[in-house]
Amino acid sequence: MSNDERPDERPDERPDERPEASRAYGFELPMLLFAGFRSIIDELHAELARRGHPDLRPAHGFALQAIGHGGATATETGRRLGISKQAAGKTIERLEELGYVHRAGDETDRRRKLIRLTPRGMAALAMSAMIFNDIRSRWEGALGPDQLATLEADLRAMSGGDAFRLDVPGWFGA
Amino acid sequence: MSNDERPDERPDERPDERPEASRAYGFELPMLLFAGFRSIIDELHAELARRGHPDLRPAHGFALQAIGHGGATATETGRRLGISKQAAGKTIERLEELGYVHRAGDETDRRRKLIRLTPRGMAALAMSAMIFNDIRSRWEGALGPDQLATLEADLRAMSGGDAFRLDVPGWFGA
DNA sequence: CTAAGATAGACAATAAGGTTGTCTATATAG
DNA sequence: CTATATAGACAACCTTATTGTCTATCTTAG
Repeated sequence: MSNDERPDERPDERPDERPEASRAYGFELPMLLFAGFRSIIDELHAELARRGHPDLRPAHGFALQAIGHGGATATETGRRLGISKQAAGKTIERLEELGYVHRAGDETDRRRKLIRLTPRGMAALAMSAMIFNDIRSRWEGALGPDQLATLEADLRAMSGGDAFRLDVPGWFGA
Repeated sequence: MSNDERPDERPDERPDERPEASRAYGFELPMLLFAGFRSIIDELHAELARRGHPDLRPAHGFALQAIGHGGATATETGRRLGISKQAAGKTIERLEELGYVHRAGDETDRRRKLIRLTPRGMAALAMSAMIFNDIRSRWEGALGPDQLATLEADLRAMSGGDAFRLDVPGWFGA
């Protein structure tokens, strides 16, 4: 075999080996929030892969959102994502290779290069929106519409109306 | 000045520049979950920094949790974190430099090197648990005990009892 | 007991995604 | 017209992952 150990799909979580502090009470809340977030994003990308977008990674999704249907320059994209323009440039380069965006010069300001979504990019964004709605419907079915609305309202209250920040890439690496 | 542009504390979010798709309905749910998670982890680390642990990063916190009070080898730690043993080894090296863990040979199996928390490491873990409890209390005060319990129960239901997975590092990079 | 296989960890090369610093071209304000 | 600000290219570097390879040590089967 090539390597002697590759990380498993699921980490080792036998009860004996689970670290004790995991059972602390306050620690559960952030982990539950992250587990919910992750399960939704994982499901989104599994579904996107199934429907013709296997190369699209979560980071790419955020970048596409940041570019938006109106397009944006690398600098603007970086600002929206909370990363440097250079880092944004690299992500955009990758998205261009994958066929999700293309770059065109701006006639009115010849310094700028406007990034625009290709039809494939727009399709991926539209597909993502549909999948997100489907996932939310599943949650609605499981919890009930009122309960889910309450959950969202509670989270909205605790995050100070800041939920739409796209500066997720780089947050963990900060 | 050194560089012409460094990412701002807060990304640019003027209404005009906010991408349209951000307003899609289903997209809000994962963003709310992430916003909650992030706000808690950010607050934890701000507080840890204030109380003598300014070098401890979120990734380190997960690694300390994975090592636990019982200690672990690099391979076990990697398994728990869902990363390769080599990657775990590097994180452990960093934690050793920072004084949170130390390594000792295992007499009964001379291949193994057991990683153990130093007193400083245990203190950081205990302090984290207290801070998490404080943060949860604040949520409890804002939402009410029943409402928060319901929120947690809902998230527990939606994440299939898997909230205590520590394999958060590397998730976004996957 | 010994040979075969599995496991722990060290080391090296590579990749992705960030960072800062520097440079040029172009706009814009005084 | 000149000074200053901005957009983007390029380079060097850091962190945190990856895979592959190697050695030392345990474990198990014959």
